[in-house]
Amino acid sequence: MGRPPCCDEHGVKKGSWMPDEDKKLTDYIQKHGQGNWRRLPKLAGLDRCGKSCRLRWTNYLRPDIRRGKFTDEEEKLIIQLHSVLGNKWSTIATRLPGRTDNEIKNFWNTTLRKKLLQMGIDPVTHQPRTDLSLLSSSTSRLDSSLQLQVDAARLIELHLVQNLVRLLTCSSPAPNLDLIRLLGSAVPKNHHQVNDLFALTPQLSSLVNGSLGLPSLAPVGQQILSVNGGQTAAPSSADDSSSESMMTSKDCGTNSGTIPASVTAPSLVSSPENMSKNETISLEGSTNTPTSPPFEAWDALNLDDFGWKEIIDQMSPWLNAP
DNA sequence: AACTGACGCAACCGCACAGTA
DNA sequence: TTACTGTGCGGTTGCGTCAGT
Repeated sequence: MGRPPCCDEHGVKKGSWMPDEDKKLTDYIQKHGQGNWRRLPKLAGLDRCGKSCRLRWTNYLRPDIRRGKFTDEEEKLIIQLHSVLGNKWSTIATRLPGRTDNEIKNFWNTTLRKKLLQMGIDPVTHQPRTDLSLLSSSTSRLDSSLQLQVDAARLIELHLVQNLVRLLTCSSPAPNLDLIRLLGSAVPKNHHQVNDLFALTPQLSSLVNGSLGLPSLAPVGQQILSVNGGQTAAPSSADDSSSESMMTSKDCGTNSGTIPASVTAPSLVSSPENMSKNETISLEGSTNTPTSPPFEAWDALNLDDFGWKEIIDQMSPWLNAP
């Protein structure tokens, strides 16, 4: 089946836009607003496909577009958001008023990506690159704010695992030991890594608690470490007892079987009024109801390297159990 | 002055998803 | 339920500009 590309039509102009075309498009939208993009070219007297018109308007002609160099703050924000969201350019763009997803994407691909690589940071994972012989020298050049963002992203991952563990151990039906073991293997293998993170607590507290809306930090580290049975090595898959010792019912508190509503994953910048409710990355709304897809919002967190998707996949049927 | 390669940006393409008849 | 349409998104391409030789 499939549907013909919208730009297949013959006689449709491609390539750079001429000033008179811009004027026609702008005039039309100012008069009639953005309506049906497919019909717009004909109505506006343009030899373009609707898609091309939409792109031209949203990426270039829109009056609220801010042009010019990205500021340092914007740069840091993009890196920070990308570390959590990945290539969700449109989502990132909602946090940078006046910037388009295309502009941010281009800026990332042409500038920021290279910058991170030069600093020895993998632009995909936002972790220090391990494939470089020059790693030891380059990591010493890590910009402190960038490193802080990397640490913050890692911390968010720890929070997610903490709450998964709580959910698995505290809710009915009975805890799923296989899943808990899977979670245990997902947290950092070396607990020094966790300790290093929490050594930064004063900075991370302000960053995470101030802007991410996450709960207090210390218990997370303690619980994550307890998930690993206090060992630095990954839990043995043959050792069921280690998973049983991970968490006891007293850890469940009053939020048995739920992810606490206070655990909202990253609301990374301080302009929530600019976001619609749907754009908020939050675990709220996925709580308390095992029959609802509990972790949809986590997709946005792009934690592929963490292996959590496998965990979620395995949890789905279990959570939907009566 | 001419050439060339790198770079940045605008635009295009294909796909996915939501809405609707 | 299905087919179709409209829209949005992310990846990629191509062109113009500019610095270096």
